[in-house]
Amino acid sequence: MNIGEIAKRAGVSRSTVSYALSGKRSVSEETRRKIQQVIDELGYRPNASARALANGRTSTIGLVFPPAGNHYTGMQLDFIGSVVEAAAVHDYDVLLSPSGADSDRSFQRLLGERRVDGAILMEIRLEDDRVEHLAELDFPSVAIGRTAHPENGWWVSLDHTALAAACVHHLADLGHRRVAFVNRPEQLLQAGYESAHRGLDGFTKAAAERGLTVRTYCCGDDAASGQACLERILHDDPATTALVTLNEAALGGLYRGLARAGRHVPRDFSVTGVVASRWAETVTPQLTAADVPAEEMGRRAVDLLVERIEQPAAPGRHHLLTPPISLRASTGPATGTSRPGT
Amino acid sequence: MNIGEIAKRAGVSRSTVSYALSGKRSVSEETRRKIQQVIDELGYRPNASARALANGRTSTIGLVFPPAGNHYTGMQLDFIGSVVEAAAVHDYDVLLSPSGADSDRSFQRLLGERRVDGAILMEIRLEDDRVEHLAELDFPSVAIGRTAHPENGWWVSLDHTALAAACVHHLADLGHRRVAFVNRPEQLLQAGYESAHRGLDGFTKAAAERGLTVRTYCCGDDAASGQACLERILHDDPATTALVTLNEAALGGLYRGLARAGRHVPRDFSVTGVVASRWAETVTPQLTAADVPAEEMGRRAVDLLVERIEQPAAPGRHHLLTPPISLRASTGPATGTSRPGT
DNA sequence: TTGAAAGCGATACCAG
DNA sequence: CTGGTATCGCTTTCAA
Repeated sequence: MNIGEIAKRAGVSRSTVSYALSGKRSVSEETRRKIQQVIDELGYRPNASARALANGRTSTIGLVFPPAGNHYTGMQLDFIGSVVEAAAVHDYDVLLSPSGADSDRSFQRLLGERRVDGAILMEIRLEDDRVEHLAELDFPSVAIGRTAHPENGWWVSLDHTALAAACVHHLADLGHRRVAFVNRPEQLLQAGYESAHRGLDGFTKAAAERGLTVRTYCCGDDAASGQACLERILHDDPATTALVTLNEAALGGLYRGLARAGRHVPRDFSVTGVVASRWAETVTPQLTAADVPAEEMGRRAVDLLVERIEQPAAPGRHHLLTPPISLRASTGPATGTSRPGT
Repeated sequence: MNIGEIAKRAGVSRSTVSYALSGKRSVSEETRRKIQQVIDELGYRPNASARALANGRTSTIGLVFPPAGNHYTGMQLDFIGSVVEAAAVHDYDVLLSPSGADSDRSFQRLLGERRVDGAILMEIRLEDDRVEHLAELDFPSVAIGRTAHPENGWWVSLDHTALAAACVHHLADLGHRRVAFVNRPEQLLQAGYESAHRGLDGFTKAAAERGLTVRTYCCGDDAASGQACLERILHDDPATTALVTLNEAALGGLYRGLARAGRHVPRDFSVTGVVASRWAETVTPQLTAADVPAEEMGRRAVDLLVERIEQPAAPGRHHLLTPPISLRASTGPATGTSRPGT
């Protein structure tokens, strides 16, 4: 059922059918109606491959994120969902590519074979060969997250430095003096994940500013690791009264560890961090946290990408977001320690 | 950088380059080397659209799931991840389509425009127009879940009837007599979601068999709804001592409601259900549940689909899975009631 | 307002 | 073992 068939039955040429569909040339009301009628009868839809070949656009964007291996986090889920829906609004489909590095097969296919008009990259590293490669090629792409040198790139990112710092200040204001930091897994930190690095930086600097005693930890992306991590924290310094975490997947485990250790949240121990709101609200007590606005970020990334695809050569644009801390129920004044004068 | 360019530089015809790449015709070692050299130099990769147009295959499969609207559950996340990775093994890319019904734009595009070679459908309804439509068209597809008449279809599904029944028997064996059932949201039940219906059936029948007193509830896919639902349960029948749930996203809220009501799990109240293991392990106490083997299901769905794409006209195949209940820490003997003799 | 025909970049058949 | 060429289905320029 191709365009030729439609043309034949409608008694017009193929080009007329094409134009009737695209509206790029005026078509008399009568023939347009005739064509539409035939199309409806036969349920015709233009073949996407042929169209892509002819006009060089696939109407598809790639969503690139590292293979699960460990497991996806809830935040990633939220991003995927919001990107897909935002793309649908622009009539773009989304092709998933499980690629953590420029060299991944799937990533190479995406670009080399021109399967997509543009790409959104997740889980950005400070030095990210995917981002660099795409920039060199001038291939339309938007990063969720930013590299070490994001100056004139296209991205939407959370200000993890500021967010982690805000968490520290929140705890310091409550009188906490000995605070732990629970980061993403060691392996991701070493790979250079930007959120892990900037978060750690922000935490460390803010803690120094406030004169806090801190310890920092890496923690696997699952509940068991969270629990183990918490045991280590209390073992290393039983006087710890609070923690900040970027590790959403470990949250349940951290809570469990606290419960096991007989520390009541928030009475004896405060917990805060950077987490998507729906997950923050799943735990009890609900987590006081900087809520990751995943839906907004996904939408903005798509909007930027579409803009860039449609007018290449535009200068880089980006959004740096710093959501406020949502006060819920997991933090409270420090107890059992001398409270510095306020 | 197309195949013609490669042919020219290698001093051969385009067809030879094509055959050298596909191996569908023998090519002398010498010319093959020459061609490969040129390809490497220029970093050539065949254009996917052109290839798809010429040979009628896109090397892409569609993954169809309802738009988030509500929110995705962890289980859905796990499916998406496993499908993408399994597809990558077969060198297929995955196109996401947020479509709950046959009439959705994205779904129509997928099929009508021939964007994919096959599709995997999630969140199946007992009467599912997407499944029916695809079956009529003989379009290669595999459902994760099964309709009311799954006889000779292609699918992989959990036996929710048996799973819910197993949960009931587990609780009955522990002496529970008054048990609640927490289902997916009302709106999904009404839409005919098969897991919600079969789960409810299995629960109801098994409970009748064991002579239990039950109440069944629908519950939104989020923590707040879970908490509200639990309050309703205890309000409707304060003597309830256990619940079975299919609603992963509400789990945290159910636990919170229990804690608020002063019911200790598992001492005063038992909780069980059907949940992906990573989420079952996130809550405290860890949930005794029939673990949804999302990774396996995604992989199997992809394997079936690839098989079906590669040899159409094969008879339907399917896998009905009944994972065992993993004993963790959320269920215990009923107390405060007379224990029927064992 | 419409038609004819030349691409787009591969594949694969038909010859040699 | 290799080359020429029709073909896939659509878009778009050129002419009328």
